[in-house]
Amino acid sequence: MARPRSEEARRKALAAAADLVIERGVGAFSIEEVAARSGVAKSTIYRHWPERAALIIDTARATFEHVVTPDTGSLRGDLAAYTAAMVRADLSTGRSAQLMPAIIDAANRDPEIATLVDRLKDEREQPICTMVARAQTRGEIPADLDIRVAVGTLIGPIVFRKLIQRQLIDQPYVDGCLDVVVAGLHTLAASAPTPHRTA
Amino acid sequence: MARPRSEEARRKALAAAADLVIERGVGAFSIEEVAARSGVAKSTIYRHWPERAALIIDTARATFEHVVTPDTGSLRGDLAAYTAAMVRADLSTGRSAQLMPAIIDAANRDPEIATLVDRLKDEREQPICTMVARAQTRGEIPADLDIRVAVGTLIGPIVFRKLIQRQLIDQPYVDGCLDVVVAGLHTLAASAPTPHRTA
Amino acid sequence: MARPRSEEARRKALAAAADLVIERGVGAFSIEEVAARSGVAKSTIYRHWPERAALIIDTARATFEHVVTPDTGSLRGDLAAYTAAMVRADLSTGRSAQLMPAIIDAANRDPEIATLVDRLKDEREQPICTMVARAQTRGEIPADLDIRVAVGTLIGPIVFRKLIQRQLIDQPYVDGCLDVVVAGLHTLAASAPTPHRTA
Amino acid sequence: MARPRSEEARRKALAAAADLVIERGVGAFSIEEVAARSGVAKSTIYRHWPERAALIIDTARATFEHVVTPDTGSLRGDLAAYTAAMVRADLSTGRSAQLMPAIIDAANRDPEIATLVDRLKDEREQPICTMVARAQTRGEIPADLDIRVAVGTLIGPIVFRKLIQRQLIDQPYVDGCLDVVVAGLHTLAASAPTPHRTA
DNA sequence: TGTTAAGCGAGACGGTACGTCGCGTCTTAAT
DNA sequence: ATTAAGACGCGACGTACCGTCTCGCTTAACA
Repeated sequence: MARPRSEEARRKALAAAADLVIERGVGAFSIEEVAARSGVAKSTIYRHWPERAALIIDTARATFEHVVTPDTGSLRGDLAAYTAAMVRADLSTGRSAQLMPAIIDAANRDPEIATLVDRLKDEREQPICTMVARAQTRGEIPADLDIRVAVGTLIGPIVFRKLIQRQLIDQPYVDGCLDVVVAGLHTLAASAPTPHRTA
Repeated sequence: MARPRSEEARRKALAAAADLVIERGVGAFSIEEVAARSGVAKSTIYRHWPERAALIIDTARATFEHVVTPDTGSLRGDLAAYTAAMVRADLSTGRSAQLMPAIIDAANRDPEIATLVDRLKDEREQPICTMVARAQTRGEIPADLDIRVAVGTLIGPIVFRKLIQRQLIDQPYVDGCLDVVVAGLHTLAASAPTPHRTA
Repeated sequence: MARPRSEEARRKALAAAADLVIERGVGAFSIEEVAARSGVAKSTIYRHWPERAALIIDTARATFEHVVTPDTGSLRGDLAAYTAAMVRADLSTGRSAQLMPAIIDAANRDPEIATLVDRLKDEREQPICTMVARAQTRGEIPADLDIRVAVGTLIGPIVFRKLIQRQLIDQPYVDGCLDVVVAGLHTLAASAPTPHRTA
Repeated sequence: MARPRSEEARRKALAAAADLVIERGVGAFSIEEVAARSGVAKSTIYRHWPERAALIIDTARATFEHVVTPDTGSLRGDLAAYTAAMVRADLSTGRSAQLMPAIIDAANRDPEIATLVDRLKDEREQPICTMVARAQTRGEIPADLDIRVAVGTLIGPIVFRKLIQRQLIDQPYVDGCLDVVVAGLHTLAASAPTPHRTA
């Protein structure tokens, strides 16, 4: 019955928030500044996002919007395509690399934010699960492989380097990690044959 | 001619800072609260640490104090001992898992802090480098292996799970990751023999 | 085609406003709260009263609705009846005593409100003027008495005690003040005979 | 042991507060504006005064600083001098006339402020009490006169005209009121002789 | 073995941002 | 056309910490 929330206000605030993060870092991120830049009143921002952290999260979410799930026929090929896209679209921009620590920090002390962060995490990891499942169907990797291990060994090294070590991610690094992990998975698959292969 | 800085003040402030993080999380961490709890005056804290982030870093540093560099004769054994100690002493307590994002966030916008964080990082990764070097000497893994890849694939999955995914680290997960990575490294070493082995 | 302004909305809003003032004081008075309590939409309230202060005034006006103009044959008698009614119906409830300062404060900075307040004031003082005029006709008090002085000395002490001193008004106080002022007026009438008396 | 509160900050804030009230009225009075004008930080203002109203009160208090207690030998003379000073120093400036309603409004809803206001009131009324006592000693007015009645009839008409009616106070009005009230008091003293006079 | 400069606790200071509240205006759907 | 509902821009509220700066007091190294 009342006026609907202004989509324009939301859009303008998010855009200003993203700009602000890029220009001056998460540390300089403040609702007041977002309000000043966007022309959206502070109270309106608080109507849309209950607190600072929620706006940061929504700002970050856009980063993961275009995650792909390639299907090249081989795990190595899928991963190469996936990581290439990830590096290109996401980590290499430096945006999520700056946003994520702040977000995780916020999640560590606010369960509600933690929920949102978990959702964000699932969105990002879903492609890996799909690729791993396909590889398992093809018998490339052990059918009983713990999916957590798959995700951890495949994404872990890359995310670790970017977010924790705060280093650039170059192609040799990514290739080297994939070489190691894919070789390991293949070796395990051969030595502990899956039902599919033993058939 | 002047009185030396009170080591007791430093100790009390650090202890109160650690307690505060454990009890109420990084979010509740503030110089004012540390001063109130420790009985050390705010001005004294600022005399010892130039700013908030520096105290957080020093609080975190204690966490990595007891990192070990085991020497069991095999890469797998070394890693098992190392990760066990890491899990036990550090990540499993939840302390560094909360501190690190805050620290990294600070480092992302303050180069001086970044320097401190890099030092922290090196301290933690040094054992891995040592273990990898020994394994290379033994011919267990490729001699030309990029050390960054070694560190990334070995620590990455664990740190990723703890800090980014904010999940508990259990032994099956650690074992699974080590299985994959060590198998990969061994396979690569076999298929692309090192100079040492081919000799 | 148009619906007339809802008299019910007006009534409900006024009632809620009065309740709110009585229960929680003028300080807690807000349009938002009146809207919430009355079920009348905020926009509707603004259609009936152009601003906060106007609603406060209307809320106060009800207080003076039943002011009487007694005619007992003597000034002392008239005043006794008048003040008794005033004390009973108005000041003793504590309502106007709380509303008036807020209203006057509003009037001090908004001329439009000042106009409304002046009207309110005139309504209240009219009976005094009537009673004084009758007393002058009877020769009880000086014919050339400044009406402002009459009003001031007669109402002033009572209003002063209630609004400025924020004290209860008891009968001895009222009687004492009337004794002094009426005695003074009679004395002046005797010593400086009015045209009426000298005739 | 700590640094003492800055008297300069207090002084500058009070001065800015007074200026603000005079220029734009109590309605436009805000801590933020006082901070901006005075150059004293908002947080410092809140260190000195717990809330808006407290600063308003202190701003008003200055108004009554120079209240006199004349001793001319007659009640009429004392009152003339006293009211002249009051009119000159206080009400005529328009400052307290604007401040008082706001203060009283604040007192109506905050007991702590009410206490401060009561103190303010006592300070202002003390001279009246002294003058009345002297007049009683001289036998000018009834020895058993209720002091509340004395204060009410003497100040009430003036304060009423200024604060409630929001009118200018001119000399004829003051004189007229004093004529009435002093005449009344003398008459009562004559008709109900004090012990002193009967001696 | 005083002296004295620094360390210390306490906390005031100028700031910035927080998240809340109320204002008065406005848009929307329903009646 | 009026209403209920509530979003909007605006601006002040009072709070929490930041990092800096006096204050007196205490204390260890030097003279």
